[in-house]
Amino acid sequence: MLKSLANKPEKAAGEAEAAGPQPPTASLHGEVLTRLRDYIVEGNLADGDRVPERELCALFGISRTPLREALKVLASEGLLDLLPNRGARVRALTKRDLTELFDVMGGLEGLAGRLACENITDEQLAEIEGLHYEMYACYLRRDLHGYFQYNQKIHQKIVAAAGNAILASTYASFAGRLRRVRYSANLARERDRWSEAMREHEAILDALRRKAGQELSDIMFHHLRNKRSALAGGDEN
Amino acid sequence: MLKSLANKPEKAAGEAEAAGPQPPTASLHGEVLTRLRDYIVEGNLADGDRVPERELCALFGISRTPLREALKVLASEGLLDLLPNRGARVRALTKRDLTELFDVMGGLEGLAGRLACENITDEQLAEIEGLHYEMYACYLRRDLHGYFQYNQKIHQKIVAAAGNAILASTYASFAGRLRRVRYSANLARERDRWSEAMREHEAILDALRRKAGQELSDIMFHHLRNKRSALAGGDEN
DNA sequence: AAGAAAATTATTGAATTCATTTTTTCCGTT
DNA sequence: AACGGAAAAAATGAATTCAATAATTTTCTT
Repeated sequence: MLKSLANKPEKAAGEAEAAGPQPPTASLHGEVLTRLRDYIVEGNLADGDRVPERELCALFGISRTPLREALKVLASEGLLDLLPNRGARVRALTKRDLTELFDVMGGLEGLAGRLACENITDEQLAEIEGLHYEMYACYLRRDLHGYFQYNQKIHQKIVAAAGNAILASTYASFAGRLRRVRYSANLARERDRWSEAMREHEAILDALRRKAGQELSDIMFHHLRNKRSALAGGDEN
Repeated sequence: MLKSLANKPEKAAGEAEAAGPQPPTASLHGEVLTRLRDYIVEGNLADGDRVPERELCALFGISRTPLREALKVLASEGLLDLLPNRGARVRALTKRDLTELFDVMGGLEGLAGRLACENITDEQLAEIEGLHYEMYACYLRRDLHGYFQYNQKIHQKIVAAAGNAILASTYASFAGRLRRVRYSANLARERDRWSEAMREHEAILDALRRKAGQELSDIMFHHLRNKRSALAGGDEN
């Protein structure tokens, strides 16, 4: 295991980079955190796996101190469990977690829709319309993968159009947590309500055009709630 | 500065507690984090103050390593800024931060109201009714402080009644961030719309009784939005 | 040979150490 | 006296070290 993501495989400290004039910033500040989060979100570790400190230190070319700082942060984000004296483990989302997460995402996206109606520019709206039609094209040709891509982009753009940075970062954090599960078989169940979801997206675009914030807020929540329901029939956890 | 919160002023390591059979857990795990967060949230440091690592280490009786881990977590929560090579500072909420936070709180409380209508028990509803009338009594006798207390409790109880742990912890995190500002002069402006707020709370309780989730969601958002507007007239930041 | 106990090894949590960077102090110049 | 810059002091960031705890292996007993 441990996919090769390393840039400096070993002996990071003590030897200067022979390479050219790198920007003097590039500090490991959020760097380690981001790399480790990506590493976990991208699914390099399985649910429940213990996080191998020493291996990751070697992989990232750092000592345990900054790595453990990142572990604490990721635990506070809900990505890891911290077991006293027995290290960090990748937190497996229970069915309940999933349910709760989808509702919270629904609340956040509902808020995003409402605020987007207040703040969206014509350009942003046009961009979302474009994505919507691309997505519709995917739907027509039964391209589920493409559909998901555009779908996600549309949701992201609506959040962006809300113009609320705190909302955006909160949304991104939860989306990351869901991403570990997003591409699993569970999500393929969305296919069963594909046409329904497509109709919901028509309603979303319509409400957004009319700047009907309250209505859009409601549609967004129910859109997520329906997605949640499609999953709730699942069997695991 | 540095209020005396210490339990073990010094030499924490290396000497066993003479006291009785403490649970073998009690590890400093979330302990340092919680203590530091409380310390900051309670306003022991002013906006923009640098966080005095060494002093807090002495105060908490720990070394820099666990303290810095906590600093990273609190920075990721938005309570601190981490400046490369020049330490952590208490993040001052800009007016924009405040605006955004209130909207996000509005979204979360709207969600909480909606879910509460789905999940609230009769006991929980009765408890909220009780708090509501206590709050109303404070309003009648112009007890602003008491009013705030009950107000906060009601909002917390609605969030709790939603029965979504992830929502609850997210809400708590943002509430903590607002708490630093909550008791400031800014909030006294609420007095100007006291009767309006009181009416809104009547509507909240009414919708909750009728389990009108969609309606309550909307009321909650606007309730927060109105509170936000009462602040928006402010002058600083 | 199976299971229990002991010893060994590895891992974890936290203190300490060390190089680097920033901040402050001190001193000389104008 | 004000300014600029060198030297000293303090802080930060990260590696290393160390005690504790947990996991593993080995040895002993039956």
